[in-house]
Amino acid sequence: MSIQPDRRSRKRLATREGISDVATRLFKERGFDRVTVDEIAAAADVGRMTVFNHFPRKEDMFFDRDEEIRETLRGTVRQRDPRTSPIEALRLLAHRLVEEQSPYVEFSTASQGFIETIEGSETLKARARAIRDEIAQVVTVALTEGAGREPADPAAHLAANLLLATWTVAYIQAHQTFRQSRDTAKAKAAFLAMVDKGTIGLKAAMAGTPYA
Amino acid sequence: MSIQPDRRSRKRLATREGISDVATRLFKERGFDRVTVDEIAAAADVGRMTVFNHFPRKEDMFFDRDEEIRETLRGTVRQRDPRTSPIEALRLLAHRLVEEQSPYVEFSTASQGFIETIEGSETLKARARAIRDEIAQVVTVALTEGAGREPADPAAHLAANLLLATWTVAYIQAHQTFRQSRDTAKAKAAFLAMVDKGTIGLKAAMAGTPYA
DNA sequence: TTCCAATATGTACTAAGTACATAATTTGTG
DNA sequence: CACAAATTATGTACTTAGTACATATTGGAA
Repeated sequence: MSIQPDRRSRKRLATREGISDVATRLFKERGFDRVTVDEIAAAADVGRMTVFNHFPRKEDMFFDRDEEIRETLRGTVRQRDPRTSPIEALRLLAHRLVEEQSPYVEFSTASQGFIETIEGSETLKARARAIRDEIAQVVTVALTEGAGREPADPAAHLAANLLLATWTVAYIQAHQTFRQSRDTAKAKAAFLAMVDKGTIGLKAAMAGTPYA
Repeated sequence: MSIQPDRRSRKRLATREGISDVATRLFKERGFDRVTVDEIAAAADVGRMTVFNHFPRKEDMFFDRDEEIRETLRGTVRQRDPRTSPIEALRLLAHRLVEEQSPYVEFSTASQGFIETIEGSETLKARARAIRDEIAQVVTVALTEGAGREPADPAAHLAANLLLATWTVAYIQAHQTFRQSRDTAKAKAAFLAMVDKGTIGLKAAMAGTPYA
């Protein structure tokens, strides 16, 4: 029979990526709210229901990568050097991501399109905020389970949200810097400077907890 | 020509409040997503288009108070004792609101319904997050204009978002505390303790700026 | 082949929100 | 008071996202 036993999943993945690729292109070209699901289906040459089969929400075609981010944050907290605090480990992660040219923090012309597409749509902004909250929840759980505390620990909840607030603002400000200077190095420096500033505050707020 | 009629605006306000009252009641009873705009219009005895005339979004009938909050925060930063830093003034505001039994931070059985209605609906949660971001923007502007800086000052942007993150988590955690203990005093103490903790971090992060 | 299960797609519907037109009401002015 | 102008309420028709459910199609195994 077939040499590849999972042709089925490959086809499904191809369909999925075909849809999200064409949708993302259209969103960047014309703005999220000026593209209908019907148009996406036509452009991707699939039925409308196939689109909703793969992506329950229209926004999901655009944000198709957030599971990776969660995994990275979880792994950073879990697999850190035990002599390093979780908060410090996350600060170092930010520096490593920038150094390694991770696509999440590249601040280039390409990523400008991404940010600007989000900024251009209330729906996408809302989804971005929801994802941010979901990530904060992941970080909360990672912090508490490493410290042998309840997942409802208020300090962890606060720490995770302060962290995400810092990273979000740093990310937006770095893009702002890039937009003005067209200088990736400068934008990266701005990003890391703000992450470090936020981390100072976060450590001060978490003094006396296992997170700082 | 009309200068300022009175009956007219009073009637309009009455229509508006009639809609938002009946809508809020229905949302709390049955959940936001299980009430349609048509039902609200019928229950408030107005036409469907009248509802959308007053409230462009369904969520606006529920969140009908956020302008007050903005004004309070703006005023607190603007009209503070010049010897008090903006961040400290906002911390004191939190304490004053609790002391004065402000409905925003009352942590009673009544306010439980409010929180739980929000938690029960993705749409309401999304709107709550959007309002939080709008308020952060207001605080950013208030901070910068008091310090003679550009409204785009990254430090102010960070400060405002850390502040809102702290208050939001403190608010949620205080409600959690109330839910478990049914003890308003305990919930208020939890709220203020976390606001104070966050403020310590915020001041540390803002060291060297005019905001701390 | 033949059957099963995963996948793609069609049909019909609900409900929010928008555009635009019209009716009803309030109010200033002659 | 009557009437014109503006404001407010409402109706009609439409668009679009999203859901429920049925059907068709396709890959893989026996």
